[in-house]
Amino acid sequence: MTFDLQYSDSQSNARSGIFTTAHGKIETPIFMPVGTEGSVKAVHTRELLQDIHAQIILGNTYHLYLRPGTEIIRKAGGLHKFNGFNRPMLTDSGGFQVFSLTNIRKLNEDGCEFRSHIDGSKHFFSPESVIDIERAIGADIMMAFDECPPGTSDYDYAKKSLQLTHSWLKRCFKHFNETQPEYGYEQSLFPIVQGCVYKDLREESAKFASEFDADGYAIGGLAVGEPTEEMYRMIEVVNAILPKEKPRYLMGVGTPVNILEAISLGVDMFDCVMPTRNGRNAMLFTSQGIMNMRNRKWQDDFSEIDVNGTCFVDHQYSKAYLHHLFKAKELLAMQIASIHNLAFYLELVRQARLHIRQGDFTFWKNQMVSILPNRL
RNA sequence: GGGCAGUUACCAGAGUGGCCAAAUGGGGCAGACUGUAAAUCUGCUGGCUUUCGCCUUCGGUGGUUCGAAUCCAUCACUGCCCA
Repeated sequence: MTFDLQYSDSQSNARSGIFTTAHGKIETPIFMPVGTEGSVKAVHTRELLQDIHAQIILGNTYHLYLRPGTEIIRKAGGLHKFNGFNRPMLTDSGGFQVFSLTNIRKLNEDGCEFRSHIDGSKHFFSPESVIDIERAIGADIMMAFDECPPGTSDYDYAKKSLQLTHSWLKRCFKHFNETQPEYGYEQSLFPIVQGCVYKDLREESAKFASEFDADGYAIGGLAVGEPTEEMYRMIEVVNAILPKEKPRYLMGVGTPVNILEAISLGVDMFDCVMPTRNGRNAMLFTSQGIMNMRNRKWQDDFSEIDVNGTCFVDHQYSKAYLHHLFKAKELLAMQIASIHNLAFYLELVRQARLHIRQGDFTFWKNQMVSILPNRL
């Protein structure tokens, strides 16, 4: 896989390029909708492609391993064939679940023993087994198995955790290099930089990750409880070290403002559950601010959902109608909100690419950040 | 005409002498959500007040009692059964 870096902003570290995978090209900066269980919740593939203009989506190793299980995905011929999304895909390793399912797992040097959140059964993930599963899923981009410590971790824990992540990273690459893709097309493995909010740990981790000749590098362990300013500081620290000519993926981030600021700091790829989860919970991201569609004030507002929206749902439906659908718990509400939010995110990064190419990214970004409410 | 059961906050529905402004659901109002254990979770939901507290409320009226949603009488209404 190749990354063709085409434009750089003169007033910031923002850049724009094209990442080429076996399933097609990805224009960066890009936002990747999250499809944990092999499905972007409430959204059809056709909508992903035609309405949202998704270029790549995520799947999750932990979730797909538990259900439907590796063998079913193998029988299907990989996740692309299974879910019908014939575009680039990326699988998270399950490292985040090691963090979010903290009460049902045990960590040791070898790997992570955990209980299924579905039926309580015991399982074990090692760097090697995770690579095997990601091979079976067949994502274009595989993520290394890491530990994602909470943003509030103290230095000692962060340091210890980082050693574990680095040791696992080495084993991930070793096993990756010793195994072949199962479906005949090339897969990439991205290392994940950790180190919490500690500059020296982040630097150490970025250097360690850079030692591996990877197609791209990820920054993990951010937006997990630490102050936003700390997050930006860590991105800056890490990006100063990561290879310039490879894409950088900021995992799990974030709000529209987070994304714009991180692009400005040189990040190329993003994923976040916010547009879909918050959408399902009635929150819309729009150029006019955030709207909680359950709020009474929308009940008789018959204007279109987002007058500046780029997606057909924005003009097809009124705010009052969407309000009604949410109050009535109609499934269509979640579909409309998810499609809208994802389209908003994808349009945001499309604009970012455009302005990077035009050379006025920083001006545009600052303007957007001042328009968007702080919470965005 | 007779018998029985019932009437509680926006709705349903607990509560049958003080710990009751009154359980629990639902509804309503708001908030949260950052590599998805999330179509989830949290708070509020009689009035006034920052808190303490005060006031009004369990079908109506009148009683009993230190004290009543709770006991008694009576009226009204609802449901079921017998004629």
